[in-house]
Amino acid sequence: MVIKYNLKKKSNECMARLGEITTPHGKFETPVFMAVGTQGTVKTLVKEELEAIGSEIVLGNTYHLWNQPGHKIVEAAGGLHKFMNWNRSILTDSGGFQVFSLAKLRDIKEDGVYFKHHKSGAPLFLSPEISMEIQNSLGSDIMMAFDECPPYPATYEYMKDSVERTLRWAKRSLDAHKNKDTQGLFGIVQGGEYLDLRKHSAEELVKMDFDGFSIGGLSVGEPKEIQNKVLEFTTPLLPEDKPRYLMGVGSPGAILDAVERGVDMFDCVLPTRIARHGTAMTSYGRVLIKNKEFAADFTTLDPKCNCYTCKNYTKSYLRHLFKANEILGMRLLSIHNIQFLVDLTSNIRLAIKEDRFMEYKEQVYKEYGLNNNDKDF
RNA sequence: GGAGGGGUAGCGAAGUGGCUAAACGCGGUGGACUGUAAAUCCACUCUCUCCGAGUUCGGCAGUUCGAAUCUGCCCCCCUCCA
Repeated sequence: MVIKYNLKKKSNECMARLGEITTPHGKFETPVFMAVGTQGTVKTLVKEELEAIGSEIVLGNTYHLWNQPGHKIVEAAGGLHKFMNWNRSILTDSGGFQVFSLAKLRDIKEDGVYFKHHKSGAPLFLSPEISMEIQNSLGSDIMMAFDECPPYPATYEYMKDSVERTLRWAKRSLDAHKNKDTQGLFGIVQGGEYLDLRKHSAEELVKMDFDGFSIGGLSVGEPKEIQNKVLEFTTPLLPEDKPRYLMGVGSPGAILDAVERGVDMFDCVLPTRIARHGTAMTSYGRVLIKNKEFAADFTTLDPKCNCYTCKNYTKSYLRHLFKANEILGMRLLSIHNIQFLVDLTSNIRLAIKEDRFMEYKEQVYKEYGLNNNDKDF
């Protein structure tokens, strides 16, 4: 296995686990948060900033890099690591999420997915084989099997067909993967809210030779109760000696709930997107920095944070940058928000190590104000 | 002094008899965002006791069933000619 998972400790309070993943580009502890760099860039940040934050692994995206600049260009550049000047680990999503996010622009068939390009309208065809070819060219450390991320809600009948097809695509992905010595491949459990379908999906995937398993099709609009129910049902079906990755999840509450249920890896556009839109995640909840109340607030964004932004700038200045539409505001909040989640997972790991994860979770829930509403879950 | 153009909500700017509390943009205020079609999107932005009602389109006086829109006078701004 190219991707090694070392289970260092199992919580004695819950299903949480402390582990360590080794990829061809490095080693990091789990639970881990991975920032998303869809187009070969974690938007607005340079690698030194990501390194300073402590990001050990970032995402890239098959669909988008395939379209622009083209995977052959990236391959000619020496692979995605060299192309984007990132020497640490990279995980690439397969394009499966675009089956969801670009739903109006595609048609799912057995052989693959027919897209209309989101800008030009040009016809595009993505299949397990093509996704693997692209990801092999990109050279990511962890590749994802090509799947369908189905919507919520979806009927049982729809979900059953989708799960079966995604399982066939998983097999095809595995068969098409050419760089098994240098790149790992994760399978993706689907099934929506239907536990028997989740069980079937997980059991069939586990029979295949994947480096790790992810849980997909969550955070697509379902209530937190369903997300948690699916997670606590699914993780026990996955092998203990391989990493478990909950795709697309990155709000503090959801991360804590998922760690409690045995998840090791997370990725999410939330911290970087809301940063660009003027919202910060802080130890005391979400802060909408554009709000008038911060106009003359010369205190730091989060007194508990040691990120570059919090060490150097005030809320008043950050608000000014956003009101003046200055790009630095987006950068500073992106740095802060990624730091917040990287620190959150770091604190989670320490808490697991010290057998006080549940206590830590309750503390964050309380301070973040998560008990009052579902929004930040 | 003469000729012409213009004064519309915080700003810019449509509208030139009823469907107009008045398009649109900016600004302002609040909100959303979860494997990135996102520096995006949504709501509100004359006043009120906000269901509904009341005052508006430089000012005043008219015409009209009805005026931001037509008429008269006045005030102010811009361009050109003296």
